[in-house]
Amino acid sequence: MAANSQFAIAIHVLTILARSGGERVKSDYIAGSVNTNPVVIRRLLSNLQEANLVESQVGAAGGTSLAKQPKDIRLSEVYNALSCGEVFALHSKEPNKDCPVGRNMAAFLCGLQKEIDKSIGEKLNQYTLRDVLEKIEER
Amino acid sequence: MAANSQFAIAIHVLTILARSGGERVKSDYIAGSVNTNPVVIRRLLSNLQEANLVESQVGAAGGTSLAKQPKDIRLSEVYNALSCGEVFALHSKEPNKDCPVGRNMAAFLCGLQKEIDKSIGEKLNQYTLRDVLEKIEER
DNA sequence: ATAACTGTAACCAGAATAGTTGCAATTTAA
DNA sequence: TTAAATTGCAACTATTCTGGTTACAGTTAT
Repeated sequence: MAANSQFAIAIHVLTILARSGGERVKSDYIAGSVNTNPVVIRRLLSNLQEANLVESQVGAAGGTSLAKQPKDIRLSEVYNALSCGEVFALHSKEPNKDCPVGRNMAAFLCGLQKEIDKSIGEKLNQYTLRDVLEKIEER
Repeated sequence: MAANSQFAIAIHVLTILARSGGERVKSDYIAGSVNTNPVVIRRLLSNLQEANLVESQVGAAGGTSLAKQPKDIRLSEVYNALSCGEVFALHSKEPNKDCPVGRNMAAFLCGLQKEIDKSIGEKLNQYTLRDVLEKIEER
């Protein structure tokens, strides 16, 4: 694997929940549409739950439903609820501190990373789950 | 490892080249500052060369130097020269085509991915290697 | 000629992510 | 009150990615 598909799956899952008409949906069913294992879905759902985007109920007749209206779920919230990695990684080994360039590189890159992350957040903040639903329907 | 640090290392490498005063720099020296193996550096340099950002010369007294002035090297060029991954990955397995959501998900996500990539490109386009040099010096 | 480099291919090692299995805890319903 | 259906979670496996390393061919300066 490698390459984080959490966000992609999360959008997929939330879209399914949004279309259930408020009915609780089982992880098994979701896994069928996403084409993965139910446990993978439940793991993800557990993150979305912490972020108060969905609500689950255990036991027979259990399942998960949205905790808010699609129009009130911003994609930036989804992104932040998950541990999606940064756009680029910093050096894996620390640069050489004896070199003036190496010494100051990390600080600069870290700042740049934050700026980019902010751009992404702003972009994702422009869309809600309702927008996703509309785009999916119109095909 | 995992998590692509190519971009971070590239900026580091280019900064070193920019400070060499036009002199060719050896991969061995660069590797010393970045704190990695010379081959890793040469691999990266090879990508930057394809993008016409640097020029290398083989043989004794060989090495690499910038192909343009720092003010003419935009960080977006650097980013594009490398195969940095996308911000988020699409599903690793294809979604279930029998489900209306699964069927349309990939197209939507792909579009969103492109939009985000564009934001990143625009952000990185605002900076040149000269800006990096200035930020590094002022510490 | 020889030594110093780059360019590259091939392989190894470590880490991250998704996929799986198994089971405890909870809830519904017969 | 027992059985069946579900979530929650821990632990393990499999796959894949990326960087590190080795080895060596080709090139150039001295």
